Amino acid sequence: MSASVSPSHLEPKRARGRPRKTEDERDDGNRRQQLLSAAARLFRRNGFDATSTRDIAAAVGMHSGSPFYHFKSKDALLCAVMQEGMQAAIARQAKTLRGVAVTEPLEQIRRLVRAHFETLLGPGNDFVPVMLYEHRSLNARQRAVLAALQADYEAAWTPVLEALHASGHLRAPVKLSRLLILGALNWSVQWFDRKKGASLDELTDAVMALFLKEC
Amino acid sequence: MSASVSPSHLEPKRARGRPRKTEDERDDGNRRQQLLSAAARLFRRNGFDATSTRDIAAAVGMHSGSPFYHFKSKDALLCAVMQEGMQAAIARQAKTLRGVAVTEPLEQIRRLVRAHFETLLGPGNDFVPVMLYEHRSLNARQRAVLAALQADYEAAWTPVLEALHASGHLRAPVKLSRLLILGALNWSVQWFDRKKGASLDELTDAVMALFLKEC
DNA sequence: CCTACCGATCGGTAGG
DNA sequence: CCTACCGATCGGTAGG
Repeated sequence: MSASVSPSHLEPKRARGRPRKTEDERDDGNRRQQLLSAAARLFRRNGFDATSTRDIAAAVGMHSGSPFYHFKSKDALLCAVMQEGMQAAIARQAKTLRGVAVTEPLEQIRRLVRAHFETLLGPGNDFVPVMLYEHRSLNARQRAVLAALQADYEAAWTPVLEALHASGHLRAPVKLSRLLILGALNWSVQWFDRKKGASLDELTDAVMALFLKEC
Repeated sequence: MSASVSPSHLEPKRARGRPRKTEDERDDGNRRQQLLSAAARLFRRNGFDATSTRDIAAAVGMHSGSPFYHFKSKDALLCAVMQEGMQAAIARQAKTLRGVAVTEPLEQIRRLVRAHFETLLGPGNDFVPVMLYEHRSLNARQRAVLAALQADYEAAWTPVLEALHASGHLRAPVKLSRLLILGALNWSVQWFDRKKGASLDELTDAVMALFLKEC
């Protein structure tokens, strides 16, 4: 692996990016991770079809063919982005529920909602939004993989909603409630602006006030 | 305009489509309308980027260059699809509210929700879903046009939600409530299956039960 | 991970 | 609205 001179047209991009190879960092899975992050950001901003593998390569200072050394196809890269997003979301969800008693479904739902907003709207969290809005670009096999992860994620909501339904805090059918509530949250990707408007906490409060009955 | 023989590879498509030119129908704005409908259906099913102008042409029995006789660019066709969708949605909304007293905000919101579902999920109503999910593919000028129509559409919800807030049926802030409720409805495009599950009326009931407090 | 390249597709156009 | 076509871009690959 020689210290090849990088092409001049990539310099400016590199300049405001991270340094490369200057410190003797091992680029083991590092370059792969950089590709994933750049792809997530570009897929979210411009869409999967409107993002070329060349764009992604340039964003991490690679040449056009090099992403295919790490991923066997553009599809596979998209799928990897989504998987990483869902795994992080599932981990965040499990963590936020840890130590909350089943007897406190109101606290559970609040934490689920807050964690979901963090997953969708937190800084640098582009992976799950890509999953939500580029689902169509996967093939059947990839969809099955993601559907399983999504089912895992949503499964955590059902017992909480059932408890809320039993206690009278929720009147609508549980299954439709889950679909409608998650829809309301997912749609926030379209309108939420981190730089103005409500904070994620205020958003969470609004969701609680909107969906749950006092009793 | 001679009776040109149609290329053989298009015959099967034509055979199970509508007849053409057999009856002496004037093709005035008719062909244009066919292009709009076909484009809406294909954009919704496969996405804007994944649909070629050749696909759209073939769907109405035209040749590859012919859509550009009716629309000056693929963008313009997309924009026209969205405009048609929003105009129909605004008209449906105005019609469903006609004759309902302002003193009955519960009946108003029920009708708004039901009409919105019809616009999103009714058979053949592909225009607004395209508007919701292909917004990114418009240029700035086109976005402004659509944003104005969308503002018109959403404006009808605000006084109703304010009345519901005043009467205690709605606890969350009106602006966030509107965003969250419309999000919940818009997301139904992702999961609703006309052939199974709830009907639009049952969906509407669930929305009412989920978002509104009795008092 | 770079170099050099290929085959395919696509939006769009001139000219009728 | 068809015919014939162009320039550009894109995913992907061989070979190092």
